[in-house]
Amino acid sequence: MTGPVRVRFAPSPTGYPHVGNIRTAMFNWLMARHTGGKLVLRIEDTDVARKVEGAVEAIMDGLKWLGLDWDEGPDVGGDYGPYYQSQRLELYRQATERLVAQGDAYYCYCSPERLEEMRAEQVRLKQPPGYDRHCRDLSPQERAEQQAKGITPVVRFKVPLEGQTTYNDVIWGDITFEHGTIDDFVLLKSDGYPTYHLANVVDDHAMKISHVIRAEEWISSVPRHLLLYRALGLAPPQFVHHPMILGPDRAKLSKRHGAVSILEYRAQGYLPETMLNFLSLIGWSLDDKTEIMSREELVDNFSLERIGRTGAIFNREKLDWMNGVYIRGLSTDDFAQRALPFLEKHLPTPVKRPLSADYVREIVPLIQERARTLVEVAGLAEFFFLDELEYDAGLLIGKNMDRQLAVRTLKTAENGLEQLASFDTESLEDLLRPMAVELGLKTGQLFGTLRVATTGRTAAPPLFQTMAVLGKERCQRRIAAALAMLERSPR
RNA sequence: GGCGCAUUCGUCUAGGGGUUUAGGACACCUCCCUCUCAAGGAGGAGAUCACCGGUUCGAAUCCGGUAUGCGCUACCA
Repeated sequence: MTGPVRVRFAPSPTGYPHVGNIRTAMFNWLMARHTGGKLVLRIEDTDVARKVEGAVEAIMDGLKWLGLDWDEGPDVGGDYGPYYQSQRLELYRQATERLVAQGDAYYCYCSPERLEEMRAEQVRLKQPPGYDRHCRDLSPQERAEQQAKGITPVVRFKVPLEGQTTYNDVIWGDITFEHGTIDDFVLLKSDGYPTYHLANVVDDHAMKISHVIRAEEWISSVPRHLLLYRALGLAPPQFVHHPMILGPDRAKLSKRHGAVSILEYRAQGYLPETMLNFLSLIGWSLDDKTEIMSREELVDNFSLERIGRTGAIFNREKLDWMNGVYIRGLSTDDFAQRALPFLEKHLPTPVKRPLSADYVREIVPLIQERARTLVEVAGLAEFFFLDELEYDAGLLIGKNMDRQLAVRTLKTAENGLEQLASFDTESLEDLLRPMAVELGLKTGQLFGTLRVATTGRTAAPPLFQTMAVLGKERCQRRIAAALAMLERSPR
């Protein structure tokens, strides 16, 4: 059992909130809540060029949607702010100066062009690419000469040429890297901003982070960070790397695999409780059978030890299934309320807005157990709202029936319905079941024809309930329309 | 190319030396329920535990190698 942790989610505001990143946030959040610790949100906006307007808001939006709250961050403040790295430049500058003064870092005047050529050459010679340490041992004069040219240098870390660094990953165990395979990476860019490596180390320490929980793709930067911690005389946090989310081709999940933003899933009608549950099961499991877990159960049972080591493909079909489970678990009111905006948005344009909340509440129980996403609700419920139904008249003629029989069936129903005093489910059943016998039809034949006439489709919610919601007048109108269609259609 | 890591049903996973004829879930198939669809219930099919060798009385489980895959290899994070 781990004591209260201080963990952080440190996204870079360069785009939409990717489900992979949100899952990382979720693991951090779970860990914070499980141990009674703190989650800090830190914005790693050190890449001026790639910064995207509105990205921070989108990320927060995604987090809030899933109910992943943070204890410290740009909007809520905290004792270790500011929480935008762009506002902490002085800290990085100081650390850099110290490293240079100690001889652990140096100014590098190499132009981007030179670096590019060098890399191309290395690739051509099939050598491991990496900085060739051209500026590592410049004399004071040489430095002065470069400086005189007006070149703004970057600062690089002086990686030891020999030795190795081993660390113990909570999930992967001991991992060892030879220093010889690590090049002199950049600490401070020429624009005065730090690189991810420097900023990460400085901030994780300054913010007293106890566990760094992030995706597997960062494993190879751990030795660099460890070297930095050591040079700065700081104690490193625990490192926890979780496996990544993969696309169907087993490559890192990306845009070309389809929806990757958590906000897209919201727009597609997935419930936040589904997403939280589903994401938690990618790379983590409670036991051999538990799958549906509430936020509380997740918090109570979460543990780093049960995070796996293999990347997992994002399985949309299973997501759909799980969302269906959650949708069916909602109260009618809750479901109606959640479905309403999706109906407003996705119902065909001829349908008048705003929708009647009362009518929607009547409809919704009939589709709740048939919908797997909130978007699907619109398609499933469409016929409840349309004035004109469009379908192939042939569908009115059921199995072992002919046109004439279909006409007779509809006319009989028309008359029967006319006589009906109260148009509720029970009355409809009492009228229609005997009617099938009377017509010499199987119930399926009668109901099928009526279903097509009243809904325009062969698959719909149960007939009597559907008709009751539709109402007498609308049903009659539709049956009359069906009759007209049959008459009109070519024999 | 270098470094690091991984490999159990199509997919997500449980299992970490004998309790396993390898368990569960999604998807798939059959049947039941039934006015259609959905939901639900009962079954079924699906994994030589990547491969090869070793350790052991015994290996999916431990060790080594091979293969394959993935990640990293920027003045991006």
